[in-house]
Amino acid sequence: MRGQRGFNSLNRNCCFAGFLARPFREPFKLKKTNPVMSQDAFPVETRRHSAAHLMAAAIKDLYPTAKFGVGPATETGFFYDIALDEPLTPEDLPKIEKRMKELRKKKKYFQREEVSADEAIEYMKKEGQDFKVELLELLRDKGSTAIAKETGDESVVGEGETTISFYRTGDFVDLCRGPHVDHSGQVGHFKLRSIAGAYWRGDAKNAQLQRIHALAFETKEELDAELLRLEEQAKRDHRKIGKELNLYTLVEEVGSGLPLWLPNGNVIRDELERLGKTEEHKGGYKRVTTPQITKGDLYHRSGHLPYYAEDMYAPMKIDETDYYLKPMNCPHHHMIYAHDQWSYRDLPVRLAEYGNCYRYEASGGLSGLMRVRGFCMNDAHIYCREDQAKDEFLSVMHLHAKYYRMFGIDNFWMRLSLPDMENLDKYVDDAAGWKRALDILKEAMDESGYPYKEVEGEAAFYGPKVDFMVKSVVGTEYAISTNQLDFVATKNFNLGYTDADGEKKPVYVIHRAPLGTHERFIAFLIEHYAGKFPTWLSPVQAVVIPIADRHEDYAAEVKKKLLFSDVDTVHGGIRAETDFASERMQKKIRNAQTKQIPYMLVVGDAEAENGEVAVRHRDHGDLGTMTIDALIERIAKEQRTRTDEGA
RNA sequence: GCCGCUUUAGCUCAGCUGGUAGAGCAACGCAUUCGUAAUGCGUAGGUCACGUGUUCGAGUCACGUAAGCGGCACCA
Repeated sequence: MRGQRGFNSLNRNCCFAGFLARPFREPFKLKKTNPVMSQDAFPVETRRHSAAHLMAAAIKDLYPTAKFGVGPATETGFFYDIALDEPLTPEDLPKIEKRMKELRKKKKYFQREEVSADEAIEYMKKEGQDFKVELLELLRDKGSTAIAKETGDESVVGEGETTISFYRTGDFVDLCRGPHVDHSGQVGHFKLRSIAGAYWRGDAKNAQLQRIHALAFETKEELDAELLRLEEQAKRDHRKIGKELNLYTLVEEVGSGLPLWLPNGNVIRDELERLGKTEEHKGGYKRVTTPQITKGDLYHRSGHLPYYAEDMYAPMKIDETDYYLKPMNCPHHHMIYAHDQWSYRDLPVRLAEYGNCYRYEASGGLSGLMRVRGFCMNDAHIYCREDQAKDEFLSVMHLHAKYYRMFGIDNFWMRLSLPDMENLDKYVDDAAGWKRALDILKEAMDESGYPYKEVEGEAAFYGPKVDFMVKSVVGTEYAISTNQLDFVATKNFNLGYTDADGEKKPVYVIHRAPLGTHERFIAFLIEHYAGKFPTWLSPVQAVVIPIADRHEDYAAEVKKKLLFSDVDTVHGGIRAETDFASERMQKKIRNAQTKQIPYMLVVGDAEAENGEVAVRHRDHGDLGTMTIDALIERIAKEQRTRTDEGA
């Protein structure tokens, strides 16, 4: 047991000769056999992962009782999950970072050693590294893939390896597949950014560790650029801009996740809603309206209470009957479909509604308008024959394409969400139904030519779906639009039609919400446009700025002409205001710029005399003077085409 | 929901180790009447998120609640 002592005194010059199959090589030897490679020889992921080890080493140094979880590289850096006796606070980060930099300077070697699983376990047990022991046992009993899947850390060990590789950096020894840089001087530049809770092995039933997130890049320039980028991104945050532009507010008195839409924000809702309604009219949809609360029986029948109850609010009792706030509009639309008899000639039947829904979201998951508890969905349900399902789904995809082109959204990906076939308890159990629905969806997607990625375990309980995934400026991914193929509703609600042969046949139901919910979609648009909405979506499209008090009457006249203009906004005229504050023109221009108002109409003596306006555009500056009619025509075109004009 | 942090005027934020609050912007008033991103002067505005406690004394300390933030879990 002579190695035991070596392991127990893991200080600087100790090696593991006695315990490990072969001793770690001494640093000076490494230096000789491993001449220092040029830094660009390491991929940045290697540096990041090595930096994670370096952070662990620094923490081990500062907090000798620390227990370590996993610490993989991320897209822009790395993190490490750690359990400490006392929780770290943000003030501890600089201290850790400082220690890391000291270690980096010392060029600590990354020493690799291979041992058997049992030896590794014994070592980690002696070290009190409970989490590592658990990982090693999992690795020994279930293999490497299980670890990668469970922890999200693929760096632990390679595929199908039987021996465990260990890496030592300073006082920190970790099981790790590698590869690593040669020494700590090569990890590159890093910045510790945040500290947060994370469940061990990603399971809420387990203990929480502290996760330290860090940025890491090869050069300081890249690190600084990323910090700058993050700073710029933060400026687009819809929560910040939403406040600055008075679009919405969340108040404690109303409740978490229940936004109040202010007049400015409501304009955007109104315009979007009209876009949806117009396109749906052209697409052969009929509009319907359904109530906000509904008897529990309907949700039993739809499958919501069996499969979706934890997302629903507690029922309220009315005349001895349970009523629920509606989490989805589909059961109601199904009832509307069921209200009539349908011939094969009538299909598809398309029912559309901007429907308000309420869903329970865990308090910690709420975020501005992105994740809320009450929202309004651009919903519709298409009832069609099986032979129509593919084409109907395709035309829904084309509607998406139209919207996304219109908004200039191209940074999204499509997720074909499948059920977890091995674990169907979250889904309606009908393997054949799932397969047919999936085949139809895939066929439609393949024919559309739009690329998509299949992801297991994300399907709705009643069918597979295609979600449009976008990232918020803070990097969180959200499904912003969703389209689902439902093969269950037809059974639960006995939804059918009479076919040419006189037989009653079942329908397929397509659930679709290409504009998602107002809340999430507008949150995304705010960030997408950084608050600079195109004219057709701008809460205020033009502000009239009188140069002196004597121009106020003319300014009021201009505003009235704009309000009464024949411009096809949802409000039936240009959204115009006047600025009669006791301020200089310059200040009023500044205020209008800050509010991202597209048109500033400066009026003074000359304009009043000629019946003109001096036009300044938010993005293009001074456009010179033009007649009021010419300006109206310009805005009318922008409104009609939903596209801004150039300079 | 969980871990950690935060909450002071409409907004953004100061306020050291306890001695009953301050700035800038915004608002309002007065003066100014101005030609494309901030005119000057003045006035008003705060149960220091809420509650309980410790203390002679709490914005400051402790506990609880609420809301927000960073993550994790959840995510139709």
